[in-house]
Amino acid sequence: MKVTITDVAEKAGVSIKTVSRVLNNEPNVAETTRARVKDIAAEMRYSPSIAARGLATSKSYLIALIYDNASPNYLSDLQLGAIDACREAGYHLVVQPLSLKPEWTREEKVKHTRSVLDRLPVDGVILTPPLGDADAVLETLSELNIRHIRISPKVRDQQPYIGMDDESASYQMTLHLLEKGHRRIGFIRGHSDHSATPLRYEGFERAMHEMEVAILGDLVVQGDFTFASGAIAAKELLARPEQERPTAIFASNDDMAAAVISVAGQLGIKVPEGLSVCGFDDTPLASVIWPALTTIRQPIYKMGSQAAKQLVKRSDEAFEVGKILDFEIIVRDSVARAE
Amino acid sequence: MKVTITDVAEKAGVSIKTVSRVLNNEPNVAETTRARVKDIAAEMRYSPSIAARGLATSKSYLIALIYDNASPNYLSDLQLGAIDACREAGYHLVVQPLSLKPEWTREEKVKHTRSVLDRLPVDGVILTPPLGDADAVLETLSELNIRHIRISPKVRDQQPYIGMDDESASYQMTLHLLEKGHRRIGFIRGHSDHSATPLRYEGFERAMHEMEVAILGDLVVQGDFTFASGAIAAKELLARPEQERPTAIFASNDDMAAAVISVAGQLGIKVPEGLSVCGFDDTPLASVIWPALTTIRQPIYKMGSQAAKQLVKRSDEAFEVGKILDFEIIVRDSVARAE
DNA sequence: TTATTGATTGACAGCGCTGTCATTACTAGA
DNA sequence: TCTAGTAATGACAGCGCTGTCAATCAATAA
Repeated sequence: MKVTITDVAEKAGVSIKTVSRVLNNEPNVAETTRARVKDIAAEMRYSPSIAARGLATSKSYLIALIYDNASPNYLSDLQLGAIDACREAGYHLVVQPLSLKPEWTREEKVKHTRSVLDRLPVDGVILTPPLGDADAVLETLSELNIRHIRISPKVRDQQPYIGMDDESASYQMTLHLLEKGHRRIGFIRGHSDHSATPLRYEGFERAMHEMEVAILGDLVVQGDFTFASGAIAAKELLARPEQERPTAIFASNDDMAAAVISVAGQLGIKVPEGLSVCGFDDTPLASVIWPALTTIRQPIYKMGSQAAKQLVKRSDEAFEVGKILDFEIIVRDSVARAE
Repeated sequence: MKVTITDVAEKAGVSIKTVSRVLNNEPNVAETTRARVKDIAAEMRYSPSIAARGLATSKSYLIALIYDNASPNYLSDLQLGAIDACREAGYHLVVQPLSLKPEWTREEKVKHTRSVLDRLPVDGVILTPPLGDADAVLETLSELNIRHIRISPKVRDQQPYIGMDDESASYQMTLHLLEKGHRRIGFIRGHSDHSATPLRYEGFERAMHEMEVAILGDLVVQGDFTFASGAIAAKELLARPEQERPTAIFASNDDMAAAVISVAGQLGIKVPEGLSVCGFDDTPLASVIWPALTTIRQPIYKMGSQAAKQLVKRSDEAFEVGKILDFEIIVRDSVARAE
């Protein structure tokens, strides 16, 4: 039924070992033999059994993408990048949610992580935010000796990650707002569990300081990256006399920025004429709402593919510890010059 | 390093075969033995090698979720359902995009499908819309003898699928609009490649006929399920004198409904006071925009889990051919009584 | 001519599990 | 007590591949 290496070997008149050599691009095969075997294998639509190969090499040829509560838009982009990179290397991607309840003790978190990991026979793991900040997970991974890489903002420790410079992106965006003449700028912070949250705020802060514009304490409010939290924050910022309202709001992600636009609409404030809004992430939502959102594009697909590439590297190759990819400020219609 | 079945067997003082029996819940093991082996296995954190098991049983314990261009929201919900069901059965889910360019010939489609499938060693495949309508894919799957199930609207053929009754959902929603007093109802159709598109229209049609309300030809416009197409359709419907405008628009999915709301806003038409809007799918977007969208909830998670469950069934169990799950009309704020 | 070397190829074990079939232990009935 | 019958257990092959190491071959040097 299924074509095996033996079938190919017989048809090519060589031993299975030689076929194996060809398939794995090993040296010491005559070029003519190599070509012939390749042809025959292709012709027979032979594809090696990963089970057998895995058993022999004690690898699984599986990479896991582990996530906790990530936004579907973010996740699917990341996933796509990872899948493409895996495919190229003959690996497959399995997706695995891992939700760590905040109220759990560290011990419970470790236990749950182990129980998930124990039955996930993978060669490597990609961790999406905010799992990259979860020590319980990182340690379990190290303990079980599973290769892993985080998608994460810049971090200081020595474990590998791939990410972008949130602080600097936030800095640039704030500069953009300041250039447009805004001075009363509101800021909505993200979820406190994400390490991106302080970084995004710090970039804002740095730009404001550098341009010597005061940060008004009551214009900085807490959110948690959800649309709902953004709506609450927006109401707090906008439900006040016009003179006390910000002329621009920088939300720490697109979902919250969309909420700001929605709340402004309900309050009869026109965007961008009466209020400029910008977000962070460039999710599909950003170009879909009206007005289209000025935001920061994260190279999400690329993060996914680079992360997977890193994991499928042969273990003798260097494992890069940190890699920062470029971001891009996407200017759309939600920011106008302040009158 | 890694715990094997032999380790467990030795510690328990039985043969590996007995351990194997316990692990697979096979009969003919003394209860005391079974309990002891289970305890020891748990204690040693033993988890069987799927590679070895796969080699012995010629199964891969992998299920693929194959999609083409699905909306991330839809996909991630489906995926979650499938993952949970797989996990329960000791399977893993691999995700695989498969994009068939519409301009391809049938032959090219088959070829591409085969090339993807050939290197996907899975025991079963879940097909998301619109792949369930792609004959090239279905036939390749049958030819390769790979178990598969479609997530799809009601279909007539004898291959297995799981889905909901789009026609009836659409019928109910139209009734809802009619009950609210709407008579000039606009309809935006979906992408013509999806088999859901005609069904959703037919439900609308049936309700209108039954209530003896005329369908105005120029109030039925074509879309393709994207926000952009929805915006174009909305402009066509709304950029006319007030008397000729519909008082309600039923869009074939949420993205297009969101576009209608956005366009209405730009034209100064208030939703729902001046225009009622409803969608289909209940994506997260629906509850996030303002006004929140009245729409139809598809049991997406459940479809995913049921599909996976069906695939991991032992082959001697009956394979259900078609399964229709319930939908639910979600009434939110975007539909008002017609004046 | 023959020994030497390096390139090419093949034989064979073994990865960790399950399926088959043989063996042993136990139970109940004669 | 013995025997049949059934429940419980184990021995062993083999799934399709790779790693190790031995064998073969061709070309060159002595």
